Amino acid sequence: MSITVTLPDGKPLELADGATGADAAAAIGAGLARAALAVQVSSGIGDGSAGADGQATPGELRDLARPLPDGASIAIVTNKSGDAALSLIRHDAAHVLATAVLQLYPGVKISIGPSIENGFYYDFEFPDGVSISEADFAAIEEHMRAHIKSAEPFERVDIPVAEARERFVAEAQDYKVELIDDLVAAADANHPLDTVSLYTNGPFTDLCRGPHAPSTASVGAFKLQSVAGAYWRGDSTRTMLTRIYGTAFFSKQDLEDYLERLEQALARDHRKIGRELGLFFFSELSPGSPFWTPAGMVIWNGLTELWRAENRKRGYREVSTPILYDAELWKQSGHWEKYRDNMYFTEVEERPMGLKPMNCPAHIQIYKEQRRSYRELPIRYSEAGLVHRHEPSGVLHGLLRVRHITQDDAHIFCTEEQVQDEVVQCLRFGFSIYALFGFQVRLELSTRPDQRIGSDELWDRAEGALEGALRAEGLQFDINAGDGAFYGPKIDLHMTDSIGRSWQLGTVQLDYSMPERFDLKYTGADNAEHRPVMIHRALLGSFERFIGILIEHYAGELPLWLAPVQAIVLTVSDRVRAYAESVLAELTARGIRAELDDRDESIGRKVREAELKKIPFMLVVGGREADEQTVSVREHGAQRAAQDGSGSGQASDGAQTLSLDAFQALLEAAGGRIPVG
RNA sequence: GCCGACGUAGCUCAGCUGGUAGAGCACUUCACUCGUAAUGAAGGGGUCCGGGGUUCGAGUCCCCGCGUCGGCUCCA
Repeated sequence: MSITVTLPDGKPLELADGATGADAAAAIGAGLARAALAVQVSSGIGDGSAGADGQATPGELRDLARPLPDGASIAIVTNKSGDAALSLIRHDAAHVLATAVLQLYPGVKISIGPSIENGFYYDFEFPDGVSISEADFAAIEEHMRAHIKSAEPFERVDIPVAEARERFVAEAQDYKVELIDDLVAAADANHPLDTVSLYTNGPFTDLCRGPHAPSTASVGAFKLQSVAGAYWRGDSTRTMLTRIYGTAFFSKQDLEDYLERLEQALARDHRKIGRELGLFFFSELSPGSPFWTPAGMVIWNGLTELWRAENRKRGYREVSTPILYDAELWKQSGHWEKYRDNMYFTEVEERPMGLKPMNCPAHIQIYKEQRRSYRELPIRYSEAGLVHRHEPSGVLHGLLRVRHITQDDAHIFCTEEQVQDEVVQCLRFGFSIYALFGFQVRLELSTRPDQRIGSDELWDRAEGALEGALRAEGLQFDINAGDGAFYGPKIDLHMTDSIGRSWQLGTVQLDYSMPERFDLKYTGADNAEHRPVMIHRALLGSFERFIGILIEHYAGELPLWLAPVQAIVLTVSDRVRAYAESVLAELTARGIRAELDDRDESIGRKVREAELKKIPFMLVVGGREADEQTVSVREHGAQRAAQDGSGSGQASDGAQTLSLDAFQALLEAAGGRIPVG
């Protein structure tokens, strides 16, 4: 008896019946056999063991020690196999972590420990009175290293469910028992659960679907990174477990490279850059609400100008509305019912009032101020609307998660027939803005949540309209079921920041409910009253968050048109101070944001400080420039210049001598003006 | 909100097992008058997050609160 499998190059390989992945690797070559970690089985008949549902799914990773199904296509996975291989050893590392923790902290309860993007974690419940911190990592890592060094094989056994359950009950591993019970509950007649798989390495046995590398030795280099609380099964009503995060790589070099990248990402952190460049800061006196400095306001105003011009171009009309309202308004809108916990309330002369967390009810007031005809629609109102939301203290994060939020908000009131067109226009509008900054955007369609207002028929129509708009544009999108706003479904526009976190920028939300709640109407061509549809739309999301994202995206080196200071005049000595002042005045008169550094410091120091402040242009003026009425222009990021002393047109490497006219032309060619077209 | 860590000069941080607070940068002044990433010297500057407690004595130990950071939940 023999079986035949197909190798990645299409060649068949004949093996003895019952041959394993390891046998296949050995048949191909001794080197491959040594390097093999697992085997990818692409099709064929399952081996009947638990966990698999009869058929191997395409690309399923399996232990080397398991028999191969006849007729399968296989690929031996080694440390050259990329992400799949990395994720395999990170899962191995999670088991090694649990092994060490169980040894060091008897009585600990284990739960789950998967590999994740960039690493792995394991969640534990430590015995009462025991808590661990990063200070304990050294001891844990030392134990982990010992287990890796002794190359403990990962041994799989498939045992009857009842036997496994008994085992974990005996060990008081409650979470494992719960997992088994849930697996049983999820099984049905078509997919009965007879056995579960356990993996053992050294002293540690875990309920685990696998696969694993042949032994712990495959974990080449690892590091524990942080400890955090995490709810069991992500449910905030259940126990808070202790999660230990770590990462693992095949080589020490890879690990070091990764840690180096993490550090570089930290250098882009908008909170750090914001402080260093003096753009904004936070105070304990108003948590979650940024204070903007004059420099930061240049960025803010630049964006606002762009936003205003682009909105006007697209038929939006700007409005401005109050921030404090009678609580009755929030009852009518549904915010009181669904969103109260996130709102700020106060009393004004015994009258309950609330700060707006959204602008929609305010814009509705403007709509309602007059009778509306179908001829007016669509009506598009925009507002840089200041809203306040009580974000829980634990989620505040610099500018990216604040309580004081200035949305680039807009509401479109239109007929049902106009909805799709309007949504499409909103999306295109968003893409054109993002294109200015080179953002990669991901779209998400969020559908009806549990907590919602409005009938199912309304939701059907609204969800259908949004999906229709996405399909009409041929756009790719993910569906995020149940994540819509309480009044309607939405299309969210997300981007990923420099350290891999995903942030929502814009949102386009469809709303049939508010118009009903507020009894909005328009008179149709038939002279009858009709209900308009509302579209809520933000593209930057909020000015706060967007600026935070921009800072990280550009690592503080903002596009020239947003740079708080575009050029700084640096004096070589105080003998040219008068000339430098005239240069500054002339630059300012030309609408260039310029500053002057005429301190009694060396030119080297002034250049260094201007470089650290990431000022795009440094204009050095000394005796030569004063005589010739020029400036020596050095661009930010220029190579460290060598002395030259030639005194010719090129003052030194990386700098060129220009008239102010020529400098202005250079600056404008480099994008010094707001890109409104 | 939940778990954990952290909170010392404007910034970055040191301060051992409790004995009355320190460095670098920044700031001020003086000298230097300088050519593209740090000139030198001197000086000023601290409710050690806030409030309780233990102690002869608390930046240091304990409790409570606030804030920040990393996660979890949440982000309507």
